[in-house]
Amino acid sequence: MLTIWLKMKIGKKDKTTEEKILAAAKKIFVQQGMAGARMQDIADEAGINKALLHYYFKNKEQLFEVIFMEAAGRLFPRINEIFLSDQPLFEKIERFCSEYITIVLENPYLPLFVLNEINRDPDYFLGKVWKGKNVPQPEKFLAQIEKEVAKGTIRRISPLNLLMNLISMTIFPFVAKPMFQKNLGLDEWQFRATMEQRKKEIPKFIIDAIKK
Amino acid sequence: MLTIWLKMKIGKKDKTTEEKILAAAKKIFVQQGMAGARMQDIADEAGINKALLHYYFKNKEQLFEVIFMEAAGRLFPRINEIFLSDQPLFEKIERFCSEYITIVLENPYLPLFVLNEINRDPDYFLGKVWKGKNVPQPEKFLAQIEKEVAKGTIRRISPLNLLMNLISMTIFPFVAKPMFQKNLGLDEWQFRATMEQRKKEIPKFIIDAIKK
DNA sequence: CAGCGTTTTAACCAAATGGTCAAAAATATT
DNA sequence: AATATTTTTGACCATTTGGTTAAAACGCTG
Repeated sequence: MLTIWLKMKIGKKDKTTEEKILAAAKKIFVQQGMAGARMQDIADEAGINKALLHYYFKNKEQLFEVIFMEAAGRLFPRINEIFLSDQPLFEKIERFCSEYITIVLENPYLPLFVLNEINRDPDYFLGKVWKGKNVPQPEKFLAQIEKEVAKGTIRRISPLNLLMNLISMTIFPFVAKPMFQKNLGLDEWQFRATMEQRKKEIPKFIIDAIKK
Repeated sequence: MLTIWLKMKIGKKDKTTEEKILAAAKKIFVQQGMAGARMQDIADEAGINKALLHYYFKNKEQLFEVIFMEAAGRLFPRINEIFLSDQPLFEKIERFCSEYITIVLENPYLPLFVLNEINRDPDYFLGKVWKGKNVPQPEKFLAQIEKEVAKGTIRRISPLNLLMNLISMTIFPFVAKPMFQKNLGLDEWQFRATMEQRKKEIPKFIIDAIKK
């Protein structure tokens, strides 16, 4: 018995019930949002009974919170990294674009999902995300930009605007993915390819804009 | 009686019931989304009975569609304009940023609302938006960029990427408004001021990036 | 003011939905 | 093999929710 269990675990042949639930919940919640998601649909997607769902997770809210935090936990710390790290400005920008796009390409619908739920109750959700330490500290990054401006290495630009530009260009195409795809006629593969390009194009664009 | 009615109409002292419903529905739908909105809440917000709501609008879906189309109708045609107009590239970019931000500042939550519902069923909603003519034709704009590149007036850049950058920087701050506000510590007034700035800053940024 | 169409309401209804429970099935322990 | 423990299920419940209905209130016209 032990051997079989180990074999499964190692080979990852089968998901445990809890894993099945989490995968199903993620799919349904991300697609439908908290309000639109139905516990029955999650149960169906996981191939189990609705009662079993409540056996593993007390209620919809608790299940949702697990999914939301997992999603938010992938997106927010990365943004904070660019605030905190010690690299030179241009390197930071390059690293952020490249790493962020890589992550989100694996789950293109996470940003819209997270932003949407945050919009419903900003204080509650952002409170959860940044609970305890780990609060965002943009000061360092903004100061770094000002310093470069003062040094004369880059053009005069409002640090806040530069930060917004960086984040906007990186994330928005995912938020508007269906719109861009439909209106610009991009299939799945072309969209991916475009975003791969942008890992380099965005930093180039920004640096061209601010470098003296 | 006639005089009084005219007075109300002219002075817009009182909203008609239908107007009250539409205003209430917009507020609730934009805040909660189609799935999260409750007909009872809309009725309450409008200060009327739920039955009266159904007297004016057959069902939730129909009411939602009116609100959605009104919202989408404000956002999408503007994007299409930059594709179709005949101005020089830089002017187009400046006009787009300025006009778009002006419009959205009046309804900061519309973009997230629209993008979110589109995400739920892209073909259905985008079909509605671009029904009949009025289909988006980015070709002209993209061709214009390529032409400028060929002429040598701007740097070599993928037209698609430039278009995405323009739209992203203009719209995303609204989509992520609560996040930016909370994480960057901007109050309502500061956010507005920042977006006002960006009407000029974004075009400047783009032109600096691509001008030779 | 009587009569007629329109607007508004309170009371209901049926379906959907989140959640529970006791029993069965599977698994682990002795 | 017998027993205890955990996992899974079908049936059920209470509440919420979109939607209906019949009657009342309103406003106008002859």
